[in-house]
Amino acid sequence: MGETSRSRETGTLGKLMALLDLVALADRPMRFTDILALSDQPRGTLHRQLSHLVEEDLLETDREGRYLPGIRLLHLASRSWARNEFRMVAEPHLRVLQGQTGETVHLGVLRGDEVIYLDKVEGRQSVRMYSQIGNASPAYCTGVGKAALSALDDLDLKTRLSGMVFHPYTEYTHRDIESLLEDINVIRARGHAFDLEEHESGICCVAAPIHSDDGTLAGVSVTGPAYRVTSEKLQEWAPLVRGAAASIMQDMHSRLGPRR
Amino acid sequence: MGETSRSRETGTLGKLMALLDLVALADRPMRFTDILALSDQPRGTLHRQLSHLVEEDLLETDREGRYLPGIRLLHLASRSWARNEFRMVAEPHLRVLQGQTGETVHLGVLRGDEVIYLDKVEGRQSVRMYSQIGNASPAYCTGVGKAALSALDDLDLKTRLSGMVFHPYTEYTHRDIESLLEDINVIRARGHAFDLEEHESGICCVAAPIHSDDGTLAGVSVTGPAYRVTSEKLQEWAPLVRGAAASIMQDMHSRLGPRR
DNA sequence: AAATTCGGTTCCGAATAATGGAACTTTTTA
DNA sequence: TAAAAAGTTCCATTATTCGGAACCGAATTT
Repeated sequence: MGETSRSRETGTLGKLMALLDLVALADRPMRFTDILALSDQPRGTLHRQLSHLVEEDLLETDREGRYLPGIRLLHLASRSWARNEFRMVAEPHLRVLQGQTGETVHLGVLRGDEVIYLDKVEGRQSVRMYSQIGNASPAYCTGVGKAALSALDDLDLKTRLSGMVFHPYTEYTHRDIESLLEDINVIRARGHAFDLEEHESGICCVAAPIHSDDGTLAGVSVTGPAYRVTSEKLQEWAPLVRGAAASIMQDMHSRLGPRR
Repeated sequence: MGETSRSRETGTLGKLMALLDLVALADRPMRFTDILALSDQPRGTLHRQLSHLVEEDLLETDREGRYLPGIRLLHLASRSWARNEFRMVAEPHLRVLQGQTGETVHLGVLRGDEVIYLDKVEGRQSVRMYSQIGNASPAYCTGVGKAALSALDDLDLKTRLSGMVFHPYTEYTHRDIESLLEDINVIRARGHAFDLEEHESGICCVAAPIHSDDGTLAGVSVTGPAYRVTSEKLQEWAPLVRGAAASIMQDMHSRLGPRR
């Protein structure tokens, strides 16, 4: 008892990071009062906390005094991305998969009930190649997310998704956990997941789970517009996607195992 | 006196962020003892600090207990990058400049004595398009850096660069602040900066300063291999680079000014 | 096999930093 | 010009961090 759901506050840092999330992940600069309304801190406390985040360059203020994400975040992330071992191991396989299918290939890892995209390979390098990298999407309505979830057993799954809100993005989005669990069961049996316009209208994908032996849950997917990426195509690609996932897992294993 | 150089510690957050820098910006996973040697914290303290960073997903541990950057950094950074107003305003101009010159175009902002790259446009999308974004380089030996520095007066400049170590990357790298200041004077008079293999052998560039009216110092540059990007080419491109910088500043101004 | 070192973790009184209510200043609105 | 709202500073109280020392387990040495 006592612990309401999953609200561990890691002391000072936890509070500051929650505040950083609030401001940095918002989609526009926020004024002090906006933040005050959303955080439940007293004025004095909030003011000092924001000052500290600005002092550390995790937030910045524009000339109107509004708060927005600081450049230090970008710096920290770039190194971590560039040297991410999982991403490096997976990359060549993503390229192969892209070549085989001609469509966009994603690599995403599960974090809580969300998927965070670690890499993306597109055929024709379109306008903003990296637009997706680092983005978070709900696990329950994305191919990569459902694939990753399928590697958990029902108990873990329910724990992880407790409190999840099933937002109806499209008419095909899962409405509740029962519906999702049914889907997951099929995915487990079959070895790959489909996303048929569940997150975004007109976008379909096929994905396979990756579970690294350090406990990381992730997935690879091939994604494209529904008019081009038909059910038949997705079926046809499923073995390729599963193959890519298998290769990535094997490379991870042989790369990390021996060094032990 | 008292304040040794510029070592403000923002209480708890400052210490934790210094530690995060140490671990996340390292180029390999670090064991507890490695970190202990580099940070000057007592064992107990360090252990708790690392635990907090891991708890908050700013760091992770691999199966050997070594510490490495966490995925939350990537998530925070992606939103901040995607919504960065300066970058959005600059982007079309970077593309134009890329088209005009055929070489790689960079956008970087000054942070302390370093430049952090905010965007990059390449002609032929080479292997890792985004490899550079978020990376930091010393200001004194990069085109973008020197251009940005040239917008400061000598006093600010000396303050900012006090304590700077002039690492000799190549035989052309500035060795001391006097040499740099001479160069900066020329840059100020001329309106653009050259980097003739000062940071990396075989790489040259021409850059122009950008100063937003919110005090941000930044720069645009066109960069390429010395064998292709000759002095004549750089001379020829200088007006184009200055033009791009001017357009970016104007767009920033007209975008932000009216809203005031 | 026993002893020792090494790498990492836990504990708890003392030291330090964060908290938050209230007073104060500046800016905006009426 | 007054009044309200927004933002900032102060400081006694409270909570958190600090850090030395003890502890644990695994690997290494004797």
